[in-house]
Amino acid sequence: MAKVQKATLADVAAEADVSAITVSRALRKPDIVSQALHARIDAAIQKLGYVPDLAARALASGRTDVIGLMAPLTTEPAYTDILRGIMASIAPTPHVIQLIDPSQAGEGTALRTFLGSKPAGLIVAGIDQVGTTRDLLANAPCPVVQVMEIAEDPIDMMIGLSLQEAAQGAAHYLHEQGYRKPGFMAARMTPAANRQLRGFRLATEVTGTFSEARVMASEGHPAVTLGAKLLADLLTQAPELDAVFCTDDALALGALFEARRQGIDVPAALGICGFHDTEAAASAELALTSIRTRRYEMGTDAVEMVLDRLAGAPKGRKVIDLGFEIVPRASTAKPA
Amino acid sequence: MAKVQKATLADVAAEADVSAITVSRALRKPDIVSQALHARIDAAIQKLGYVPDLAARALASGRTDVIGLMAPLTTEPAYTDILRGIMASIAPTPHVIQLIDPSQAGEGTALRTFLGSKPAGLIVAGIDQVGTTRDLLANAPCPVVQVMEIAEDPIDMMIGLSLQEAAQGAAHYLHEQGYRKPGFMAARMTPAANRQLRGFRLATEVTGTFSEARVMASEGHPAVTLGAKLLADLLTQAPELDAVFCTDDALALGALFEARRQGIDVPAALGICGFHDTEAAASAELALTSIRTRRYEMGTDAVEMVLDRLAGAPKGRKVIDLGFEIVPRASTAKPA
DNA sequence: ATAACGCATGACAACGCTAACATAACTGAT
DNA sequence: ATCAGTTATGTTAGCGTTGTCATGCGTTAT
Repeated sequence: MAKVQKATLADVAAEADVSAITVSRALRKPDIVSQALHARIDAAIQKLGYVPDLAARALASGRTDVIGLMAPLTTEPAYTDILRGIMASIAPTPHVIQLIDPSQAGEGTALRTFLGSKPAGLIVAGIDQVGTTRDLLANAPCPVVQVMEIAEDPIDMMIGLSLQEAAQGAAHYLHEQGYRKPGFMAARMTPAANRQLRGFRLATEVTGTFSEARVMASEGHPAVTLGAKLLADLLTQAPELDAVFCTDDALALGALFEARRQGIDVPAALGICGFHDTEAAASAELALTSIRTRRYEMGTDAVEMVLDRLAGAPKGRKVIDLGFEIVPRASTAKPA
Repeated sequence: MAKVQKATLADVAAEADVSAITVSRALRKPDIVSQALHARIDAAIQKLGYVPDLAARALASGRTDVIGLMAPLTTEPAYTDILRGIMASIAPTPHVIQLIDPSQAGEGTALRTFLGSKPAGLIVAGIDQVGTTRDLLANAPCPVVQVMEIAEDPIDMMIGLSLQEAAQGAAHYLHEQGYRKPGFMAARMTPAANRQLRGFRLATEVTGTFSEARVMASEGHPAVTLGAKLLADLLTQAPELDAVFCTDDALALGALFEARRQGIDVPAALGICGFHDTEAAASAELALTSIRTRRYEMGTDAVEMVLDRLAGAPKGRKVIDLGFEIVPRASTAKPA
């Protein structure tokens, strides 16, 4: 156990008295090597503590088992759940996840390097890749899955939901609950937030309850503190506000806290609806209504999609809509 | 842009009319190649869209730029902050992060494979590696940094804090605030939680305020819902409870929600202290006292430690104590 | 002017593995 | 008994890069 990485395929082959390629095959396609040799080879591997050299394998075969994940894991908690699904799905496979910082993606270098390293697949967050990034992804030498949102123009494959439809559903639901002065808050007006706003607007314009003054966004990432600030600003700007749709549960939680601090009666005087249906929001002192998104499944299925493609599945532009679900809780239970 | 990964080092060399090795050097050690050649080479790289083959590089050089991260990212939100630090720190370097599922680590296969792939470094969560995992890490062919906790027996390097001391400090602080029936809650009684309990016990036994009945743990991971349940159980088992130290802010938040649901006056009748000082807990309607841990720095510094070692820094067992800080807020402001 | 030196560049041989083809060993049908 | 048709195993030739050592050249010290 002194020296690491000493034994090579050839050593194992010598030990088991077979050829190197046979050992290679025994490792990768156990069923095409005879029982007897397999046993000898396994013993030799065990004895020598052989571990395959992935670099050599990659160089010789032209591929790797690395799946890239380009997602804002550190700024959007929702992606942690997707990661959980991904990890669960790759656990029984030889695949491995490599992180690509999306905030660096614009420069393209990290992504370019990754794509040049014979990746097995790539999972990217959202649908807002543009310019160089989009070009690189479109020409990626591996399956690419966009997760979270779906749209008409997949780079390759997609799985998630329509944020616009979800926000529209939420706005519709708030109206049903009896709220007539609904507002909208997002951490930042990202393209994704804009699609949610569009859905919100679509629903509220039908009922004539949309007001530009009840739309609020700031800078930064979804966070409880920011949610509190946004609600405060919103109430200053539009005191008539009687409900708010938040693009993320963290914001909703912050809004709830702020409302209570201000002595505003939730849900009677103010309804609050979050997004993503996270555990924390659901078990707040006053449970938050939210839009459930199936993030774990996005993760597991995104990996399946990559693996299927690697296994030779047809290369059609596959788009899976996992939909959403409104989960009504106390924060929008407006009394009649 | 049709075919990907076409150009090779030799192609670039031919284009620039130099030898392959010169191109290789221009890429890796720009300063030892003459100005003139460098320009020619850069132009050729640009023209051919050359991207280095990482597999070939790894095979030839015997190393890679991959740093492994074995941490419970998906179950312990605190590690997300460490990841943020890590990503920030590697951004200007060619290094890359590969995830290793710690829940799979027991089997050793994933870790063994990783260690066999000539890694540049490895960052692992916590100090509770045992058995095969610990052996593998101890013999890892790369720098290893344990993050979050520190102890006397580093595998290689460590950065973080003493959970025991932190919990001791928290318990001491609660006593100072006037609480005399303090309790302790952890999601699960992990070894780490046990060290926190030891610290808590150390502090409370000094003041004669320790009670086994006021210690509560369950199964599962830190979560708001679980915190609520734990507090409820704790109150059933030990109704005299007048303060609680939670091993994670999520639990503390749940405890706060539960206390309020039960009409318990926080902080007058019940003090609550969390751990990690997360954004959500700090901006709860009633701000939670917590123990600040410097997670971002753990990430940035862990990477620095790896890089320093790679750059040839001495191989001493380096242990960095980032300490902790009690952040008093409303949830423990017991009136006199 | 010559030797000795440093610096920039090049030739060559691995690095450990797998694809592709080749061959041997076996099966059953004729 | 012979042959085609399967397997099961072996041989050969790289994959694209870098380490090592060798070479050529301009420079400084003698």
